Amino acid sequence: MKPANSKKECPVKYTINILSGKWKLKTLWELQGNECIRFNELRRRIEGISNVALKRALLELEEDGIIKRVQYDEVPPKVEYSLTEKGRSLNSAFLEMIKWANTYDSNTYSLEEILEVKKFL
Amino acid sequence: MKPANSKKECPVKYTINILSGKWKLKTLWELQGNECIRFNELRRRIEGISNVALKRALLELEEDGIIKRVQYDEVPPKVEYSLTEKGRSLNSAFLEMIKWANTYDSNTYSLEEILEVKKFL
DNA sequence: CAGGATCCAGCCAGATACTG
DNA sequence: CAGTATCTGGCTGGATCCTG
Repeated sequence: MKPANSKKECPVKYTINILSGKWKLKTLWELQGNECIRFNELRRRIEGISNVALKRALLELEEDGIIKRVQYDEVPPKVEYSLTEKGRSLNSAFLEMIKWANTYDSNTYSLEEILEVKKFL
Repeated sequence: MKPANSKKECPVKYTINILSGKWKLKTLWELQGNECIRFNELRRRIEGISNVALKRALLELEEDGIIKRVQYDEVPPKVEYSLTEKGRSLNSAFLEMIKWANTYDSNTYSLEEILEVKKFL
């Protein structure tokens, strides 16, 4: 899931590498709708994820510059995650992927659902 | 790499699932430029791939309806692989991914390289 | 030529327990 | 609250040998 340092083999790979991984997209998806969000809140929203898995996903996304982590030195600890400009700029790619999926995926999405998604894009 | 049967969690996931895997994109990439291509020819073009790995990639892409496998009953055996309409229609999504990667990837692609790629899209 | 059959290593991801 | 540390099983992907 790490190596976004693809060696010019195929430019699409850079994008795929960053987005591949069990929880990456779900995490990104939750961040799309919100300005910023705290660790446990994110954890609650992503059904079935463990703290370890969430931390791993967030760390990799942060290393790839997709999300931003802001830590407040308070007790109890407080950390907020949000999308970077780079993260937000994935939108046009997302839209194309959604359109493609919507054409071919057997369990398709209703028009309302697509529009619901687009709201955040 | 299999489950393209994402459960409406996130429509982007359907696309990512299909394209994820060590050799999927490279294989797809080779198929983009050619009408159809035989197994060993493909194997020769994709540096470092084994017959097992190639077969796996091709099988999964075929199961997902991205490529078409045509077997001629001859001796010696002859099998040709090509993109389906579904496979070709991934192009617009590819283009967006390339544009995004080109903006942010540190080892960027020259304009000529992008155009070279676009030729096939 | 185009794979099939095995076997095997590594790492990916989950579960659990613990902490500043 | 927001993690870290550790153990573990399973699956992905590779190597090798074999065949219609």
